[in-house]
Amino acid sequence: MKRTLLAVEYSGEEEAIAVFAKALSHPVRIKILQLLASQQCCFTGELTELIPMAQSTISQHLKALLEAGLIQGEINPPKVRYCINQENWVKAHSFFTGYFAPDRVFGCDCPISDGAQEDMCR
Amino acid sequence: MKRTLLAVEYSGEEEAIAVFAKALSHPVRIKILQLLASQQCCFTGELTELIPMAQSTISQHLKALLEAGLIQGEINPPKVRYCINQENWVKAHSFFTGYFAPDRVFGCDCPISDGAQEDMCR
DNA sequence: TGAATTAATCGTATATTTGCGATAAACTAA
DNA sequence: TTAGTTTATCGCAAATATACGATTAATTCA
Repeated sequence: MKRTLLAVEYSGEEEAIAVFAKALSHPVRIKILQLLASQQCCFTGELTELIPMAQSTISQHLKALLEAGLIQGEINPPKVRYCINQENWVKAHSFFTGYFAPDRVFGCDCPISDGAQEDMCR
Repeated sequence: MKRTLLAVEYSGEEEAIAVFAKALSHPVRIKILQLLASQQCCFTGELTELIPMAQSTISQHLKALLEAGLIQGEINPPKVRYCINQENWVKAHSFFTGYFAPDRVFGCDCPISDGAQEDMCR
C-alpha cells in the first residue's frame, strides 16, 4: 500500500505499548497467557489439548507471544515448556497502568450532543 | 480461511481485553489517544495537522477507536470533537491492571536452558 | 444561492493476520 | 537403526488491516 513520505514518528513507549497490545489483540492469545499464568510454574503444549485449534495455529500464536516478549520457552526435547516472561509482564503492567491512569483524562468529557461549550474546551 | 468446527470459547473479559488491545495495536492510535488525553477537555481534527497522515486515514483510525469504545465524538458541524470515553478508559485500566497483576505470575519462571526440574513444574 | 470548511465514506492497492494440513526437525526410547 | 513424540515451519487460502486520493455529506458564511 502507499505510504506517506514523511513517516510518523513514534516514541519508544508508544511503540512498546503497541507491540504488547498487538500481542494481546487476539482472544486466543489472551487465553494462552491466562493458562500460562495460572500454572504454578511452567507449562508445555497441553495448550493443544485445552484449545480446540490446530497445533500449528497454536504454535504460531505462541511464536507471536514469544516475539512480543510476553512469554519465554524452554526447550526440553521433545517438549517445550513455555511460561510468562516475568520481566516483560511487569513492564506491560506498568505501561498499561500508566497509559490508562484515570487522572490523565480527568475533565475530558464531550457532551455527546450539545456543542455549546466550544470555549470551555481548549 | 478455514475455521475449526468447534469454535474456541472466550469469556467476556477475554474478548473485552482483546478488543481494547486491538484498538491499541497500532502506534498511531496510541498517539491519538495520548493527544486526546492530554487535552484539558476535548479535541477536534487538529489531529490531521499533528500527524503526517492522510485525513482519510486518520478518520479511519478514529473510527476504530470509536468502535472499541475508547473515544467518543461530538458532532459540531462542520467540525467533530473527539475525546476519551472516560467510562471505558477506566474499564480498560482495571482490565489491564488486573490482567497483568504481578502476583498472578509469581513463581512462574522457566530456566531458559536446564530442564532438570520437570517435577517441580506440574 | 454559492463558496468554503470539515470530516466521513468509497474504491482501490497492498500488507498482514489467521487458520489449516502437510511436512520437517529434534530428540527419546525400543 | 527405527519408530514414536512433540513442536516448528512451510505453503496456501481467506479475511482483515492499512494507507491513499477522490468524492460525498453536512453545515456555516458571504
